[in-house]
Amino acid sequence: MSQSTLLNYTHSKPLIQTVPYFHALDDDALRDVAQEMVERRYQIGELIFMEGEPDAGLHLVAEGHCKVYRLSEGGREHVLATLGPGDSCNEVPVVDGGPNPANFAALEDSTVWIISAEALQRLRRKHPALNDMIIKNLAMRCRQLVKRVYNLSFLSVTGRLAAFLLERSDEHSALSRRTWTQDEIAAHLGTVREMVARAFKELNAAGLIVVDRHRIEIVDREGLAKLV
Amino acid sequence: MSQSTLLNYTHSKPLIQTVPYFHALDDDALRDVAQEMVERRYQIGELIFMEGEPDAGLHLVAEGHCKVYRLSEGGREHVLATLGPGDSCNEVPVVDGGPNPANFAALEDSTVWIISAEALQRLRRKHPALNDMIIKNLAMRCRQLVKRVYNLSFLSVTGRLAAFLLERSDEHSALSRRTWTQDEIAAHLGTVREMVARAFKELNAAGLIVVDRHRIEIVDREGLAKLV
DNA sequence: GGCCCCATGAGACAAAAGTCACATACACTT
DNA sequence: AAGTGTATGTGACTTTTGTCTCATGGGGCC
Repeated sequence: MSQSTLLNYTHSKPLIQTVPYFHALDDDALRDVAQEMVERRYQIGELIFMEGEPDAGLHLVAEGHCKVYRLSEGGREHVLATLGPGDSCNEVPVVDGGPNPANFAALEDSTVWIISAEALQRLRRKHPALNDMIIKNLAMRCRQLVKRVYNLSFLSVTGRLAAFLLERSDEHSALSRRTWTQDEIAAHLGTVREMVARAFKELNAAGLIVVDRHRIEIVDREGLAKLV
Repeated sequence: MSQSTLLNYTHSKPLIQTVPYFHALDDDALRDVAQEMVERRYQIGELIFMEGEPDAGLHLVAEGHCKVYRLSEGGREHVLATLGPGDSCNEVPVVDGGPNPANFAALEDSTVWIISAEALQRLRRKHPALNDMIIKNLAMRCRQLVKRVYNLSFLSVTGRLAAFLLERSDEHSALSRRTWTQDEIAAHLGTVREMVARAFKELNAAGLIVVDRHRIEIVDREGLAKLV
C-alpha cells in the first residue's frame, strides 16, 4: 500500500493551479482545496480503488497515467477512460453516495490527489464555484459515455478503431502518448487483440493508415471519418 | 409544431411539487422555477428535439412517456432511456453549452416542461439547491450509461434481456407500464427484433420466465440474475 | 552475438449476432 | 364474421466476432 501525505499549501499550489479542473477557482478556494487533498503514489499496475466498494473519494491524477475500467465475468477488460495529469475521476460516488462505478489502476508510476466526499461537500458549500466544475465534469463524462454506447451498438470493430485513431491523433499525424499495445486498444474498444490486429490490417489495406514499424500514420482522415 | 404556454404559479405548483426532481426545493424556489417553465404538448410519435442541434433546454416529462434515443447510419435505433412523469433529460447541453447528445420523441401524447439554459443559469445562481439536483441527476445518468456500456460490451443479447426484465419488474411479478413490443425492447438492448424473440424463447426454455399471452412472468429471479 | 520475452501476424474454427423470408397469431375495424 | 394491419415465431443463411494455436520478429539483456 502507498503511504499518504498531507499536502501543505506551498507544496500543492503550484501544481494545483495547472489543473484545468481548478481553473475557475480563486486563490482562496484553491488554498482550501489544497488543504483537503491527500497525495498518494501508486506503482505501475497497482490497483487504486475497486468498483462496488464504498466511495473512494474524488481522484485527480497529478503525474503518470491511470485507467478507469470494468471487468467481465470472464476476466475481459473494458477501459472506460485513460487519465493523465489534470484528469479527474470518481465524482459520481462522491456526489451520490453510492459505490465506485468502476475500477481505477495505475498504468505507470503515478501520483494522485484524493479529496474525500465529506471534504468536497464542505468545500462545495464554501466555494460554490466547485459545483460548476463538478457539473461540467459530469456532463463531459456523460457525453463520452453516450458516444461509447453509440460506438458499441452501431459500429464494427474496424469502425471503433477508426474512431479511436481519429480521437487521439493531432492533425494528420501519429498517435500521441506512449505507444499503445493492441491489447490495450482492444480493451478500449471492447473487443480482443486479434480483432484489433485484423482491423489494423483492414484499414491499412484500404489505404487509410500506414503502419511503419509500430508507428501508425493516418493517411486519409476523411476516409477514417466515413467509417464512424 | 406544438404551441407553448407560459405556466403561472397556481397552475404548475401542484404538479411541480410532485416531481422528485424538485423535492429539495423550498416554495420560493419552486415558484421561481415554475415561472421559467414553458409547457409544451406533443403527439404520439412526435419528435421533441434532435441530436446535434443547439441546446434545446432542460426537459421534464409531466405526462405521458418519451424516449431518448440515437440512430445509426443504417437507421437502427438505440433507446438510451424511456422517461415518464417526473423524469428529466437534456441537462448535459444545458450545463455545457454543447449540442443535444441524443434525440427525444414522444411515445404517447405527452406534456413536457422546458426550462431554457439561460433561465436555469439564473435559477441556479438564485437557488443553489438546484445545483445539487443537477449534479444528482447527471450522476445517475452516468451510472446508467456505465451499466449500459458494461452490458453492451460483456453480455449476450440473452443476458441483456435478462437484465432488462429484472430492471423493470417489481418483486416476482410481470412487466410494469404498457406492454413492450419486441421491436421496442430490441431498441433498448441495442439489437434487432429477431434476436429478442430468440432470447425470450431461450429464457422460457430455461424455465426462468413464463410467457402467457403477451404477459411475461418472471419465475426465477436468481436464475435471471445469474445471466447478467 | 545469442537468448528470451513480449508483441504481433495469421489461419482454422466456433459461436454469436444480424439478415431475409415467410408463416402465424392477434387485435381492432367494418 | 370477415378482413386488415401489426406483432410475433421461426428457419436458413451470412457476417461478424471471439477462441485457440502457433509462427514471426524486434528489443533489450546477458
